[in-house]
Amino acid sequence: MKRQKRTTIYDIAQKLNLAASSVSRALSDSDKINAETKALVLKTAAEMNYQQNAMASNLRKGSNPTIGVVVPRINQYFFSNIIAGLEEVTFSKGYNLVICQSNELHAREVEGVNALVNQNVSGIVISIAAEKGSSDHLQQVLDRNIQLIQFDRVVEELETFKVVNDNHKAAYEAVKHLIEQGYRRIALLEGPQELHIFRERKEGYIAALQDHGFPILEELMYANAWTKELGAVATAKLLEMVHPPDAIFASTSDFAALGVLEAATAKGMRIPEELGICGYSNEPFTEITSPSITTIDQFSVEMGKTIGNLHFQEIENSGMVIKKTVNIKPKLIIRKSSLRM
Amino acid sequence: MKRQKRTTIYDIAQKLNLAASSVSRALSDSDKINAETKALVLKTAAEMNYQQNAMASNLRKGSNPTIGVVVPRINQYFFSNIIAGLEEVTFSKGYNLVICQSNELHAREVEGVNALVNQNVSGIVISIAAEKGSSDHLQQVLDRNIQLIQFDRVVEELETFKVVNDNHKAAYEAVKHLIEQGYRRIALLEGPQELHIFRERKEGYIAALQDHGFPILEELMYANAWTKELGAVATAKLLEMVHPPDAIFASTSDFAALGVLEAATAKGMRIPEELGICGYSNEPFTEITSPSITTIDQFSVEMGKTIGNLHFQEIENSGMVIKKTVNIKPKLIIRKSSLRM
DNA sequence: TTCATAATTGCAATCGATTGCCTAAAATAT
DNA sequence: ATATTTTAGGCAATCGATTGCAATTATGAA
Repeated sequence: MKRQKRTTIYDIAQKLNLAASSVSRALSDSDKINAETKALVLKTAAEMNYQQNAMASNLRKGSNPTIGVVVPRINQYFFSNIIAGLEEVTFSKGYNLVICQSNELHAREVEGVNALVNQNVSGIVISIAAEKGSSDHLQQVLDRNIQLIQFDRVVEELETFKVVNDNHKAAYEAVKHLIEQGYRRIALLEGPQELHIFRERKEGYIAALQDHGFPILEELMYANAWTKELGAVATAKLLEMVHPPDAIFASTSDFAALGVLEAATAKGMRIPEELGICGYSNEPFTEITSPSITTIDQFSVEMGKTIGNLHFQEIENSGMVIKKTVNIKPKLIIRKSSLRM
Repeated sequence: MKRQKRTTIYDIAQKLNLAASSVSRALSDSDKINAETKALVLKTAAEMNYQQNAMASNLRKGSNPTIGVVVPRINQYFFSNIIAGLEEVTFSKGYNLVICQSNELHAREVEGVNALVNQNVSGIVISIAAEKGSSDHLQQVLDRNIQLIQFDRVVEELETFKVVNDNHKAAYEAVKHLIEQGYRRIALLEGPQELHIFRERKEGYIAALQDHGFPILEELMYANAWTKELGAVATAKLLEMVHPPDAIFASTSDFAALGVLEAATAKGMRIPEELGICGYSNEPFTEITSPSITTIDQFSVEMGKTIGNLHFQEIENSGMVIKKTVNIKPKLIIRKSSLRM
């Protein structure tokens, strides 16, 4: 089974007794070519089943209409939605998407970024791995003048576009809501503080408590409860306290909130009467637990689209746009797990 | 802000007073080069911050270490898991993944496939859109001798690798299980019969009923209940019958099963006592509904890995492997929604 | 009819890496 | 010391499309 040769512009040129350059012009719809010739070339190309060799074209043009994406995990709801939204935009512009997952490992992130640089992609979109390391690989992207857009988890020092959620505000709103529902001892499940998103959420939590005249209690802040299992463990511990919390804000994820829900239910607690719960991310399942879980929607698909639009704006204005941080306002989705009034 | 030039092998060659070919040989670890020279080149390349231009290399070599993926929706649990599994394999082989989503539209599928062909990818992995059309675009992939692997939703006539779930068996097992649990009137929510996966599931359902001496009743088969909403509507209709079903197998998806669950619960029915429910896909949420939903796990991540391995096997054996269909055995996950004994 | 101008088309270099072929030098054998 | 084989490295063509410049033809104005 031998690979049959692809039709090239030379094949077409030969057949029509033209120069390859004319064929190229016809195919790229240049105005330096006669309309009839153009039509003829187009017709012949179709007949000969011509498909452009993108690699040759990109090499010559020195550009590659492709955007590279590096995310911790492709199959996480939030990230796959970002990608879906981004793809929507890139597709409409005739761009391709190349995807890498870092699996939260810094080394893999570096490898992925380098592979993208090798391909001379027109832009790289990244949400950094939880395992942090040097940012040299990203600095190199900038040095090469490849458009870099960070989202969600970003390296703040790097001067790039950043598309993030207003984590502080979201957390603030969530806690405010819990307070308004009459909860008085609100615990926080916090994520790894190396990631600024978790720091911001914690700050929002603290700010909301302060603004409403509540004390900030270390004992109510539980570190690193990221998964469902850890959420359950945290809940068990918290509920054993002498003065247990009457609400838990799982700022890490909805999975943690689910762990809270399960652990508390297992202990026979009534939700939301005895314990209020709020998660983060608006995972699809939060709607269908019983009770349904109050959470924060991050508009992930829209975020993906925003990222795409930023990229093309930047290209079209050849880098004259001011690198700014786009703060997407998340929305508190109030459901039964925190609604007792 | 001008794009600074990348270092090329010519720059390195010049600096070291070598020929570009020698630099190339050194970088590609050829054995036609002296060990010392090789080391020197490598060192200099690193110093000069050299990154290979993948487009030039691919053009010359006539190959592109990239696999293209076309799926209906990137952000569907099943597909994002397939991609995650596939990425695992391709990454380890130094291959890239280019991703397109068809949004279930045939036209977009065609566009995506063509874009991949243009890029001369080494393989295309596809699950076809629900909106069916001609398979010319896929035939063309084969004509160009690009490796094509279909999965889940496949065009059966095309002779390619196919990685599918044994839908027949899965449906059979599910219905058998329902029968063993004492359900006597088992309804089926079926998907669009143009897609063979849904035909197979229906056949499995029928076979199981027949094998256990149950009648096949048209009235218990409800067409096109694919989403949660349609699942709810179907349930409402089915439960209004004079002889309503005592179990519903939502062969379309877990979302439909969820619709069933919600509609039945709203009607005050007790599950699983009065109505048994079984879904399809093992979406994460099925575990946490109340009651949890019996469903079928498709081992999506493993499927992705299988696809990747098939691709590389094929390449390594230069197409001498027999194009076969790999049937992944799905697993029935029995949960509370169907367990009444 | 003639010259200027515009419209087409061709020529050839180019993008950066790879590779077959060739030569010079070094290593080994006779 | 001479012949033979290895080894290392250079030369130049090549992958396929694009593009600046030159050449040719067509068009129009004078």
